[in-house]
Amino acid sequence: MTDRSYLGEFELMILLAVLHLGDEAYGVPISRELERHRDRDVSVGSVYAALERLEAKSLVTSTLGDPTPERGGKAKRYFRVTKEGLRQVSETRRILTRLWKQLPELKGEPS
Amino acid sequence: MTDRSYLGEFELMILLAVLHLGDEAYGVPISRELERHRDRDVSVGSVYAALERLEAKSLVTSTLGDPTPERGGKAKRYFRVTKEGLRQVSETRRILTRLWKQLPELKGEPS
DNA sequence: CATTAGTTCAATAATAGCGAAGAAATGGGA
DNA sequence: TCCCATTTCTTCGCTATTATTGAACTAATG
Repeated sequence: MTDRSYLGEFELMILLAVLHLGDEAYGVPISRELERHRDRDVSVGSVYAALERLEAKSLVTSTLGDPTPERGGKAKRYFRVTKEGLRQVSETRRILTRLWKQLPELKGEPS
Repeated sequence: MTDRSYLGEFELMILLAVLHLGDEAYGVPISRELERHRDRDVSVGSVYAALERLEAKSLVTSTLGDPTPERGGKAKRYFRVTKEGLRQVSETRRILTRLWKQLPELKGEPS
């Protein structure tokens, strides 16, 4: 029962980005989405590495799409979050929310 | 400016536990608190390792208390979250909350 | 000096991250 | 028409940082 392994911060954000992007969830936009939220550079390499870990843990699946008729329209690898992936996102959210709730001094913005 | 390094999941939870425990924040209870929230074993070794990383990053400070007059009443090492530590907790919270808000399908409990 | 509560150590696995190389597509000029 | 420069996207190799465990060590008391 090693499946209690918690989502890392980065993996969690990737799952959220994939969920958010829906049908357009492939490497580049996922990476862009992450950059938008954390404000720091996010190299695509690190995104793919995390996606591979997530796929190995069956938290996402990937399917190869068709090439599109445009410059550089190489076939994309699309990702989807699995049921189990969704479960872990929810669980992490539940736990963190619970922990945060206990902290009145964090309710407002810190000065 | 490497200070954008995000809190790992575990480090975040430790900071939250330290905040929560206040004056009683030392190794063993921190470890117990974590075990209560994640439901998995948390070895004290991993807690100390993370606390040391956090101290190296100036997100917590530690001070050695006095021995207490009881069996095994060895002096404890108490931890406190620094201002910067608090800031990072808040920021992580802000980012994750924002990401979660975008996901209506996670609002309710997943079936 | 056995026991208890607490901390440190050593070693390993897993996660995060980066930059460059590789692959597959199109568009344009000779 | 054929290359090939360019574009978009994925894979690879490598390093750094985090997470984790189990066992050893320290300092106190009964």
